[in-house]
Parts: sequence; C-alpha cells; structure tokens
Amino acid sequence: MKSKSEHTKQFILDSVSPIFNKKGYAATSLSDLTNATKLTKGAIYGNFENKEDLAIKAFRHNVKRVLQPLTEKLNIHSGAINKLFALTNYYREYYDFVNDYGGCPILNIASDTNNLNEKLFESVKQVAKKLEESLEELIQVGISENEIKKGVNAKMISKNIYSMIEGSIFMAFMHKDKVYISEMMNHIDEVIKKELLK
Amino acid sequence: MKSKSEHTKQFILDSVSPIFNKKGYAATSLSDLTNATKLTKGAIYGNFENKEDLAIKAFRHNVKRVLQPLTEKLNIHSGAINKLFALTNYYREYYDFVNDYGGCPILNIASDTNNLNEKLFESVKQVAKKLEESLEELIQVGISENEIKKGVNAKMISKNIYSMIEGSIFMAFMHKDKVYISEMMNHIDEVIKKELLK
DNA sequence: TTAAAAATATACCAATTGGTATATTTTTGT
DNA sequence: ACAAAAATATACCAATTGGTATATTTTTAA
Repeated sequence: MKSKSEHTKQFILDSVSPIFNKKGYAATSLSDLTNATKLTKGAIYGNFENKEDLAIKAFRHNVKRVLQPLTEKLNIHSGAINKLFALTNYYREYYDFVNDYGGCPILNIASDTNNLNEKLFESVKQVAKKLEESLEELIQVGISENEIKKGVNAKMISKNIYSMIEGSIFMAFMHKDKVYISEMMNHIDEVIKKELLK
Repeated sequence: MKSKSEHTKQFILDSVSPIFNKKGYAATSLSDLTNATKLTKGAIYGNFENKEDLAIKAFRHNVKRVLQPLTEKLNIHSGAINKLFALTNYYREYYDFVNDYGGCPILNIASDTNNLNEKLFESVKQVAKKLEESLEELIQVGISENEIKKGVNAKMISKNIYSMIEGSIFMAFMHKDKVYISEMMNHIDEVIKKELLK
C-alpha cells in the first residue's frame, strides 16, 4: 500500500511538471508551485529537498510520460526499419501529445538550464544522449541483421535524425504549427528509404 | 557626432546582450546588468524603458551581430546554389562564432520566452519567419533562373532546412560538440545536390 | 482507541527582485 | 566659461524570492 506521502509526492509532480516544462527552472517560483498544488510550502518542502530537487524529479516525470508511448510503439514492431518508421509516426503525433504539457521536455529544459543550473542540465543531457544511443543501436542492429546497408555510419545518421527531430519540434512550437514536424518526418522517412534500406 | 547617451546605450547593449542570450529573460536580473556594465540602475533606466525593453533590444543586437557575416557571405556569391552552399559553410563556423556569446539567439530566446514574455517571443518569431522566408525566396529564385528543379517545394524545403539547422545547433550546444552542426551541414549539402540541383 | 510518527500548515526570515523619485554629476551649446 | 539640459548615481520602495523553525493536523500501527 502506497503511503500518504508517496501519493502526495506523485500529486505534486503531476501538478508541477507541466509548469516547469513551460516556464523553465528560474521562471517557476515556489508560489507557482503552491498555487498549482493548493498545498503550502511546508508540504512541498516536506516531500522534496528544495526547488532544484523538485525540478529534476519533475523533468524525469516529464520524460517518462513523454517516452512511454514511444517505447510501447517500438515494442509492437519488429525489425529495425519498421521500428524507425514507427519512430517517425510517433513524432507525427507528438505535437498534439505534448502541447498541453508545454512541449518537449528535453528541448525546453536543455535550453532553459544551459548556463544556469548544471545539475538539471546534466540530467537532460544524459537522457538526450541515451536516446541518441538507442537510435544508433537500432541502426546497428539493422545492419547486423542485414536490413540496413553495410556502409551506413550509424553514429552520424542517429545524430542527424535526432537533431532533425528536435529542430522540427522547436520550429513547430515556436510557430505553433505542427507541419514543421510532419514535413521533417516525411524527410526522415525518405532518408531511411534511400540511405538505410538495402 | 554620436551623443553621450547613444554611446552608453551601445555600451549597455554590448555588455548585456550575451548575458540575456545565455541566461534568458527571467533569469537575468537587474543586478546582473549593473554588474556587467558597472553602471547603476539609474543609468540603465535612463537609457531603456525597462527590463523588457532592454531585453528586446539586446535580442535585436544579438541577431544583428550573428547575421551580419551571413549576409556578407551570401552577397559574395551569386546564384542560388552557390548561396545555399555558402549558407551551410557559414553554419560550419557558427559554433565557434557564437560560442562566447552563449549560442544562437533565436534558439535561446525563443525557447526561453515561450509561455513567458509574449512581446519578446514575438520579436524572435518574426526574425525566424523572416529567415525562413529568405531561404524560400532564394530557392524560388533558383527555380526561376533554371538552377533548381522545377518541381521543388520551396516552402517545404526551406522549413526543413531551417529546422535542421536549428536542431543541429541545439544538439551541438547541449553536448558542447560542433560535430552535430558539421554533419548536418553535410547532409544539407547532399539534399541540395540531390533534391534541388538540376 | 490511542500515542507516536509522519505530514502539512503557519508564520516567519534575510536577500533579492524590478522599479522610481530625487539628488548629483557630466555634457552640451552658446 | 557658463547656464541649461542631459545623464548618471543614490537612496529608497513594496513585493516577491527560496527557504526554515515551529506549531498543528493527519496518518499509522499497536
């Protein structure tokens, strides 16, 4: 049975994560947090060390929420190429999926905390690197299973694809126009077909 | 002859722009600004309406500084294709060029002020749209001057190229590794050769 | 049911925030 | 050189910031 404080911790994270995601670390104040939760500072500081600790856990919470449907989608499909197309399809729905939430946590929090909060920034970097590496591995698997061309530079391609994804998310949320994402996904699909597929 | 206050305004902008670019609007405090300039609040508020006004002018200052060498480079070359290659070459040097400055002002300030400062955010959006449109125009010119394939969707390509550029800048500054940019520029060069060039 | 423990609220703290009214200094044109 | 004007500094403001010590309430296990 979940203890009371476990419940409250979860409730605080649920309430607070979108705020940190939208406004960023510095611009989110303790009163933003007490307003959103209708709890007092006492309750919040009883459950989290300080603002930084809460922000880091909120970021992890955001990442989990956002990436869970992706891993589910990837698990449905088998084969590297199918998984790659599943990836672009996931991002085709990404805008609406994270819109209420305030956008992509990696993009938001990385730009926000760079030069500001080293600890939080490191968390973001780590997650981003991991994602890039998963992509690279997926391509490597595709190569060793003869789905993807032998000569392909998996490191380079995964760097480019991930950059393209984040870039299109950035543009989409700046101009509030998801077409940036869908057109980029079309392009990535073409890259998969022309540069990866045997 | 430039008046004293014109000099001071310029001096303040020079000192303050990199700070706004690095830390963002909310995280930059008045004391950051007085520290950087060694001026008092009186002097700053005598030359700028308020923090927001200063931040907007600092952003424009950043953009000017960053884009001037680009327009110069583009003016040297003639023909759409040459200009496009000049563009990717410009971004190949971009990381070192803006590194001390704290990165790309459009990327930084757009993520920073989204959901926070409407006025400043609008300024950024405007500049970004203008850049995207210039790119689109450049491609259109290439088409009408028979340099670029007839069927090319200039709107789409310019959206994608600009997203790729910003995405690679984002990744490069997150991981402090300019290879993200150079590999993306290689990719864009390939796109130019394979999808645009007649 | 009850006492101990855990969780939450209250009331406070010093420091900092953006901003301003006024005093002082510096620049300007004559 | 001088008076007017412009620029800058000083000294202040109320509001808010993140954070904490303590009081109160709620939960938990016996």
